[in-house]
Amino acid sequence: MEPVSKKPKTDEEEIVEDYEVEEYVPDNTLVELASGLTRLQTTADEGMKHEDGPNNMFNGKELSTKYFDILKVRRDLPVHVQRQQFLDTFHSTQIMVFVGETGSGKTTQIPQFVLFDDLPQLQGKMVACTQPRRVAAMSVAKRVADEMDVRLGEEVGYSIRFEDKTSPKTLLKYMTDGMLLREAMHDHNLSRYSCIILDEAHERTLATDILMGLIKQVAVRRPDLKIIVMSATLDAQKFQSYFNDAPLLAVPGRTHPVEIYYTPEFQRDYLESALRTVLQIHATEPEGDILLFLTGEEEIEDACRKLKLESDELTRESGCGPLKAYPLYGSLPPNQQQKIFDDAPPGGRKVIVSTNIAETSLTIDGIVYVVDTGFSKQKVYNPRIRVESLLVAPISKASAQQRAGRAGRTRPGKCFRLYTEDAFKKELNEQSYPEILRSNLASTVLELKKLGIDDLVHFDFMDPPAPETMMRALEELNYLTCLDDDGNLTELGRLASEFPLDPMLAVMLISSPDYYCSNEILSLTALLSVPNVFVRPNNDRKAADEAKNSFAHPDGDHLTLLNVYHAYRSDEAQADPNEWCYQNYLSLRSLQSADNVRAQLKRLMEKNGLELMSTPYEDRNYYTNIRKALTAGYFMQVAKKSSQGGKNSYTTVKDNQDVLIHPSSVLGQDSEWVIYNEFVLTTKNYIRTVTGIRPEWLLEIAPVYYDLDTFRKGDIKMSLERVYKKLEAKK
DNA sequence: GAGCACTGC
Repeated sequence: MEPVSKKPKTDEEEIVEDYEVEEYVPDNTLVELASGLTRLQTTADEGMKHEDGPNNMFNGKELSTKYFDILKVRRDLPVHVQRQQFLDTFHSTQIMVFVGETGSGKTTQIPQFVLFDDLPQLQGKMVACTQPRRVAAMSVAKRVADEMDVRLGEEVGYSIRFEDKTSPKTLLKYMTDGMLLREAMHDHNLSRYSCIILDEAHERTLATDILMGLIKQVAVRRPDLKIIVMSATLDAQKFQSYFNDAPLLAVPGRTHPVEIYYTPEFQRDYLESALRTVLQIHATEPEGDILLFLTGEEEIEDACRKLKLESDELTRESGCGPLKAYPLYGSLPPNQQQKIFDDAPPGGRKVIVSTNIAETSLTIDGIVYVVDTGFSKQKVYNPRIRVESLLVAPISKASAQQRAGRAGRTRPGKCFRLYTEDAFKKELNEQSYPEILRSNLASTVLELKKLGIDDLVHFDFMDPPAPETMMRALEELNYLTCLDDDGNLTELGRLASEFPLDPMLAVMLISSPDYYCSNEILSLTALLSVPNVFVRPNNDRKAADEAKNSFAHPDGDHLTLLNVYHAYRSDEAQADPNEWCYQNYLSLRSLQSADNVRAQLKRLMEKNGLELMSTPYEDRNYYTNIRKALTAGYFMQVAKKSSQGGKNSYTTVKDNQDVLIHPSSVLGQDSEWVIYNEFVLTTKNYIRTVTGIRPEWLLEIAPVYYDLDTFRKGDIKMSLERVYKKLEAKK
């Protein structure tokens, strides 16, 4: 392997390198095929004529029969009618907003309309179309490759976190919004693209929001760049005015009407009301499946049990057909998720009891009735105590509309809202709060800095986050020395931004070679970036806990996780990972995804000249070194045992919150000082994934943060003072 | 002695 330079290129060097305009020499055949077309001045008729063949304008090959079959269907889509109108608007402006309802064909057709007009094959450029989710990017790319009669990965490709299915031939690239953001960090002008289409912008993911702010700036620097912001809702005005009154084009969708029913009065117990409604639909409405929206796993499993009992009784008593209930939520194993697509029992129907996952991520055909409780779990961030938590909260009008729409995909349907019409009109927000207003922004701020945005205070966010949230993020990054005191990116910060990780995790990983344990920290970082690896089935808790205890390390949960990973990588486990995970109450899915993440992080470490090494296992410092490296990233998340309260009572350092160690922790011995991976606010204040550390490490590793003058008088300050004195005496 | 809505790099 080639030696890698430790010093990364500066931003300036990278931009210059990527923005150098080379003379592009297009393929002769392709030039001929596009003859007669003037770039960015074509008409719908010209585009259609070239679409009609006989040769494919983008690869020169003869078009297939299958292509023409699909073309017929495409020309029947609602967007097709407005192709000329689209081109007129596209030509008239640099940035446009496009509103296409579900079923309009916007995600598949608009990028193709652009290709026939923008002719990127003659420019050596690409058209990008972003999606919030990986599956969408993949499946749409596949569909469009078929429509264009090209091989997926050639002229049409996709790019997502663990897979880049593109080639030098690629002209149209579907990608996740996060992926485009990553690219922008190395190419601030997005110079590989002639047109960028932000699809599903109304979902307002963190990445979409940052991209919108960035693209608004890039548009000024690159007058040649075309931008289309696509959204599904009628919330388009906000996008228009944000993009300097960009012109708007709206295309109707193709869905079936859905009748909305409200309850006459407020429902005190939405769960009870939901079950009653489902059973009533089953007893009285014509055939068609039901989709019920609830908030979380436990509630859903509980509802499914109750529905089974009650519907069996209904079948016995009144002779209506069977009702089969299927739970649906994200952490459900894939084979069980798949079951929702099973046919309804003969003579009966199925009801799918789901979280928000069925609102956007998963589409189920055959749903005719939707029961909407009006609630979902939502992430909220409290910058004062720096805690993200999940709360059950009322949904927005936009969400309610989206849920109702799920009933009208195959034929006319009905939606039963378990709240009053008055509540809908007066109490629900128009839109859900965008993610950027509900998150810890440490990662985001680091990304923005890396994107070359120095003045964050004046950065033009569509919805600016609370100043306190920004301050917290800047402060955290400063303590991590990712930003200097003037808020500029440091060498460490530049390196940290290369990793798709929270800054604390990134710093821990980057520091790990200093503690001779980068291999182990690499594994641990991956494990901390995936969903919980421990499985604890409700009816099997005792056995699951015993299995977990067999991996336990007395110094805490991080080392326990590492034990799990090492056992999982052993020959014994790899012989039959499925069975091994089942026997040990571990999630194979999580462990496999940790493997993927680990491989990606390893590549990034090698690319950035970070050495991979281990302390020999026999060395008595093997575990100590790992715990020190943990401290290097997590010195801001430390708690000390309280003098009062139970054995699990701790107080967080600096902000003096009373917390309990989460009952899932294996931390055996009484550790006076612990670092924790997360603070969870549920019935009580818990710290979860906890490891014991030595207080002197804190003073050595993070002297600025542990400047005792900044500490409040009390037990913690006194203890640290004693530790300081001891350290001084040793010197 | 508890609980993980959903995405994404």
